[in-house]
Amino acid sequence: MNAKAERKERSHESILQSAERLLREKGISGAGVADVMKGAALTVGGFYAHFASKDELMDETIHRTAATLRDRLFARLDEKPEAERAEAILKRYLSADHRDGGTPGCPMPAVIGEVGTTAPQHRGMVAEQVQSLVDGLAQRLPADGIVPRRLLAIGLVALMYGGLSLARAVKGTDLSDEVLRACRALGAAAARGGKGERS
Amino acid sequence: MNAKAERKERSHESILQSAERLLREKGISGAGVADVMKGAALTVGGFYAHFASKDELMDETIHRTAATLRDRLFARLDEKPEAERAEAILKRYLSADHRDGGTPGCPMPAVIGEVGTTAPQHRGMVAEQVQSLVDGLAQRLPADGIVPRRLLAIGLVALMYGGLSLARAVKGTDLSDEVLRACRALGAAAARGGKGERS
DNA sequence: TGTACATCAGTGAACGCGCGTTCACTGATGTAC
DNA sequence: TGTACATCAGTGAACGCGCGTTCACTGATGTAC
Repeated sequence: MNAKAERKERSHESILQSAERLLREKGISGAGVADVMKGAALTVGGFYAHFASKDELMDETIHRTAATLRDRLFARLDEKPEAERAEAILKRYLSADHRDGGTPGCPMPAVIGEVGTTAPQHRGMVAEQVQSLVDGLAQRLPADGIVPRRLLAIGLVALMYGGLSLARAVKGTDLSDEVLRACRALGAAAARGGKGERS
Repeated sequence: MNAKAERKERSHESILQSAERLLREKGISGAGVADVMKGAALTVGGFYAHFASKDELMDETIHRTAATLRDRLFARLDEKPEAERAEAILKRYLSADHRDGGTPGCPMPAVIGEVGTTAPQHRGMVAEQVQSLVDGLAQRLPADGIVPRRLLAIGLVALMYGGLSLARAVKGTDLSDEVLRACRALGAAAARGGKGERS
């Protein structure tokens, strides 16, 4: 039970990676089981040897992509002075590259709308991952801002999700780049609380 | 050609109202043609006497709900001093009532995710309505803030969409109310640019 | 004013399609002796 | 070491369901004379 199990594990990993990409690009309803399997170079029927249902796959995928995104966002952030961290996070998250799907990115912009409307079964996982991001962010922000650090963290997360969602929704128009810039500026201004210049 | 046309016009209006409610609550994919017609006390087949396709209905519905929302947001706003307007808008938009669907609300939180992923055919209408909200907001904000008023307007819009989307996604958890509060605080802090207190 | 015909909003069943899921089957890998 | 059997990941077709759309039909309203 070696080569066989290894092969299965590799398939499992391929399926998850394919699901991550599709989830980020097309959301929950857009990531069909057959498409996911095709992206893993497999066929539909084999799916249920790996997951009990599409919902289970989606929960696991949300979990993984959210965790990866946190790692990327927080990487080497402690090296920066506290006062600059909010701006650094905003810059990483609200980039044209992230909007365009260039880097392994955040699942939430493609997911929160559906979870609020047609896919409430993923609410628990989404809430958990958002909490985790908020907690990690709050503990890295300065405690002496005008807005309490936890509220600031939550607000920044909402701003990042909203900014990226909106930038993607109007992608291709001039407004799209402006949205990214505007959200970075607004978030930075709030974090800084008027203690600096820059537009 | 009187009673007949009037009756049709009333049906048309019923369909649109039903579509508005469903669109806000369930998004584009969640607002099925049969459901919309049922909500208007009609049956499926009659739909195509009023609209050429579901896409056409959705575009029209996005247009109408967005316009109504603008009117509500901007109502009596000119009576307030410029410096307080951003906070007033945030308070109106980021309310528990709006989150819970109590008032005729904004279609965007339920729509922008889908438009960025599976429903790009509505991108034009969404971009147009967002532009319109941004323009209306920008012209009501003070010109002398730290963040230029147009960027501030765009950022506030993204923050409102993100905040409401997120609050709905995690509805039922403690986080949901916190999200609303945090976004109001963050938006107000950015608009004010540190020229006041309050958390 | 009354009668025959035309129009067309609305009905309800049917169609085609995509999707999640199931299922009989295959064939490579692993185990028993 | 070799042979017979067991396991099970993966295949590909089929199933059931929901959805947007179509279509033959109905019946109330409107028009023509």
